[in-house]
Amino acid sequence: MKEKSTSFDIAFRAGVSQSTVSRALRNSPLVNEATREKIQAIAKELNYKVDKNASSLRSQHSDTIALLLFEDPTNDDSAINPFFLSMLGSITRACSNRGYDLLVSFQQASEDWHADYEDSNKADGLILLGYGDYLSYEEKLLKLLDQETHFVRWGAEVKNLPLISVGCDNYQGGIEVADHIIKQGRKQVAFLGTASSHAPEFFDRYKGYCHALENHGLKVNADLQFNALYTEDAGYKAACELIASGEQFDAIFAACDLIAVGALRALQEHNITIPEQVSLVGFDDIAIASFTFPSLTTVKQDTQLAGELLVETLLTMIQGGEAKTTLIAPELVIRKSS
Amino acid sequence: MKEKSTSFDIAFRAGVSQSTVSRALRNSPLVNEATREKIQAIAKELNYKVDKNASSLRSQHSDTIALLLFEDPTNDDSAINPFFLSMLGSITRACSNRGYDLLVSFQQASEDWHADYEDSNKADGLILLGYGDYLSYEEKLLKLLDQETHFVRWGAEVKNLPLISVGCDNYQGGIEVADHIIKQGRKQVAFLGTASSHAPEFFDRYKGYCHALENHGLKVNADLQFNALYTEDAGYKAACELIASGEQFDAIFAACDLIAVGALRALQEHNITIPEQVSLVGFDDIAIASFTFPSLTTVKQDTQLAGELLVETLLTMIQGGEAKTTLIAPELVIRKSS
DNA sequence: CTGAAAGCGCTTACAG
DNA sequence: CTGAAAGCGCTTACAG
Repeated sequence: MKEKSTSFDIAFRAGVSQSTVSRALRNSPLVNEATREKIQAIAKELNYKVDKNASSLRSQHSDTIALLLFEDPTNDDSAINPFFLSMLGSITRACSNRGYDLLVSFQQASEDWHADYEDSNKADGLILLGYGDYLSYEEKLLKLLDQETHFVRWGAEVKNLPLISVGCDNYQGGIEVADHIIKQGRKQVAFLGTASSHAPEFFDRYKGYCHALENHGLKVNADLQFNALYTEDAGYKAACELIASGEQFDAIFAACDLIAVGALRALQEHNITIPEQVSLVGFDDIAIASFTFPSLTTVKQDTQLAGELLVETLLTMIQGGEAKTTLIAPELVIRKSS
Repeated sequence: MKEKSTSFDIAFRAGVSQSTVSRALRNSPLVNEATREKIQAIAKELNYKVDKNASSLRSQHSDTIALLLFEDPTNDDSAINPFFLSMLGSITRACSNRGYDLLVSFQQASEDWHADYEDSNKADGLILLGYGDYLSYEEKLLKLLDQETHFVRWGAEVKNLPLISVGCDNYQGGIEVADHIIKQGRKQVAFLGTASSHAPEFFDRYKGYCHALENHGLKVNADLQFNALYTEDAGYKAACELIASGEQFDAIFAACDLIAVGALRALQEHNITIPEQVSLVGFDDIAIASFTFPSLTTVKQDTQLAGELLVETLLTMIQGGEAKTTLIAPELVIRKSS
């Protein structure tokens, strides 16, 4: 490597002290304008860049955020849910708009994803992203809280913990799906997705859906709910179970698009026509949803907005401000599958 | 924030010097085993984490890699090509498997994406990712080279520059597509994609395709090549131009899947049946390709392997080893559109 | 507006 | 195997 220049080299060339160089480079108003321009010109000429390690060490903040993307341990290594990939994109953008760097890390749910990014001063705060069974993480979340780590989560609220989150209004999303399906005259709606606190987002969608069914005077048939977590395979299997169960159904609400895509495959293999015999609705609006045949009716979560809010909320916390949990409005996108 | 503990706190509690703590925490063989265990126990109890800024500053390496994802400036903000999102996923995994952190940054092609991650000591090296017009970046690449920055690129080779890259064998991919199409009896093959050094990956695919056509005694009809860059919209427009041109064609080779998806839409709007009237083949094998109707024949690039190779190559360079450019073998995936 | 000095929290020769 | 000391390259009171 070439010899790296330091602020002392610049100070020497400019004939000023190193402190003045440091000030000039950060555009401190304390520095005479001519001096500042001269110093900045020399810095540019020498290709000088402030050493982030030294500056972070001294100032005790890194202007960096860490994104921890955690996944269900049952997921295989190859595929990340496209929904989170899209969130990752919007978070990256939101950070760079604010001059923050983003450290990305994947965590198996089993690992120490509470990690040490902030403890080790690599990041000023954390974003936690993933569909998740927060029940099993409770201990780790408590530890984060205990250490006064700055962090925001994406997802459903966790009861009894004072966590700051940004999430989709899943309950409302469930209502909109059920309303839509019922408006089309369907009466026997199956739900494919784990409906328990182990999948809190799905559970909220389920509760909203149940609420809407009852509002329309329909009874919720618990036999029409089949567990499935996050993946296309899980959706395929759940739909096969549904078909094998012999229960009558004329509509399916899949807890996420990947589940819907798996269900679609199962239905087609059984020569069940969509939407004629069965309406199918998903959740997330991943890119694939526009391309399935028939295209998938689903609930869009605004990932662009979500990324902005996550970053903004976290920065508020880092700066010592009062942050609060936000819910994003879901948006029903009607396509050909319903 | 709570009082953060330092290696001196641990030294004090353990009754040893701070140097010994530092050694024990990094599992130096110089430290007595009992001492080491005692120190590590105390560190754990105090929730102590080594300060990365201090340690990187002192040791002059950060065990961090920066990923610069750059995009064509014509792209709108909302969508990142799913292919790169998938690469991002595999790179993240490959880094974490090797104990490296990953800093992610999006760059507009117009910006200083040669950036200062390594200059500022935030990262030990760079991965450059993006379809790209390397011609216009040549100056920046030269600067990276000049500064002896450690970096690997994803993509096509750049003539006359000693760059280390990992890329797909796009030329071979083009050959396989053409062979496949011709084997099906098609003779008038259109190419949708910019065929110039401004899109080197596409150009290589085009050249392989031309080579194969000629090998089969077919003449390449330059009127059947329509420019298009990276996006579904561009594919849609190019296909519309092709249809409007009045040229006869019975197959389309789209330079990437997003272009193919756009072309598919255009063909369907014109009631052209696939694959009966026209065969359609893409490139990349993004997730969407399995879900279009009909599903898309395409060329798969192994993103898992690509991520591994990119990271491995870069680490070799960082460690002062001899790294070399690698090509990944493309794999034709035949589906229903051809 | 500028400079001299301290110190952020480590790692690593050096000496024993 | 251990400790005392230097120093990585900055930022920031403090003094002028």
